[in-house]
Amino acid sequence: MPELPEVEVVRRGLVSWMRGRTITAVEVVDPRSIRRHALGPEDFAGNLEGARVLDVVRRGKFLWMPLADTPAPAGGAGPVGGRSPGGAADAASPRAAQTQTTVALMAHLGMSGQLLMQDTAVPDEKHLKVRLRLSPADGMPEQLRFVDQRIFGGLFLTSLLPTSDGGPGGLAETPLPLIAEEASHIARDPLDPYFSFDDFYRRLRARKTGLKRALLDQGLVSGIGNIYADEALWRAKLHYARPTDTLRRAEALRVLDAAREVMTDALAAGGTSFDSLYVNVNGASGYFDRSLNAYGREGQECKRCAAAGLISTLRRDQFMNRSSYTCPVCQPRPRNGRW
DNA sequence: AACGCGACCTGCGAGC
DNA sequence: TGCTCGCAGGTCGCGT
Repeated sequence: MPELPEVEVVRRGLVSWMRGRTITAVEVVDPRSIRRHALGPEDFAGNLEGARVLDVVRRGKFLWMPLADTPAPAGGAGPVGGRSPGGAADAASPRAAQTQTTVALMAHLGMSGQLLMQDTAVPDEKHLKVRLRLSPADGMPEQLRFVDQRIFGGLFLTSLLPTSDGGPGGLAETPLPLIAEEASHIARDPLDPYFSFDDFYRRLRARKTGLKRALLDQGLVSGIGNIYADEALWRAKLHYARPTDTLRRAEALRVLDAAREVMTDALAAGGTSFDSLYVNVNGASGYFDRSLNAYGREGQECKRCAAAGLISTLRRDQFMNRSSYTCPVCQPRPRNGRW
């Protein structure tokens, strides 16, 4: 169940296997996994077959593959809008399509999605939802499979738009100033070189809300989910309900740096996993769960307090219809706006 | 603008 | 054994 580090692990895995490959056939096993593709499974498959994958791009938890040589690419409409009136603009030079891309295959893993590179001989996974067959390549798996137990994730085709700030749309091997339409409302993440702390802090201060709610708001800063929000708050010794309009610059920097650190550490460990639900692109699990200090540790000692000779046990609160874990000693709850 | 809630889904473990 | 309940890492859209 992926947050930014898990999705980045998947992106890196996909890059080496998918770049330059052509999608030769598409099998939508469960149409619910492409429900965000409004025009349905046939349109989805028809527009993917024959397309070539140029790159794998990530912003926050959204992942997309810009495509070339799509059957009905140009015209600005892309396959999603279904408005393509022929795309005559570049019809005269098919080669141009190799460097120009207006369409991307979008993926969001939701809570339980996986993108697996598999050989044809590997039996179908229990929750296989979509299968892409790929052009043969030396020693490379022949299929990309989307597997998803809970079906909160999905695949769909989308248009690529110019970014609003002119920077790259996301982390990529060959960054382009283009962003997938459905990810254009998503802020840059703390690992993005174009992330601006000053902008983040200004917008954070302008909000009338609690700190964790802000950290989870993908429009303010992306990539942070429930696990890493709790871990970042613990590292920064801040409470989830701390009003954002009282945060000093140093405190905001502390929690942002903490988020960056914890996600960088998780990335190095190959992503967090509690069970086999999350696996990387080759099917191996991450090991970062062993390093969690707050998330899931209700009733256990606070390691930092213990190291200081204090006794404190972490508590779990219901917040935003989910669990939040805090140390009552080193992350005291703010009192009436003050703290 | 902010927030709370339901919807979207399956499956697991705990408790009875 | 089998039932219900609560819980799970995310996002979207609605009503207030």
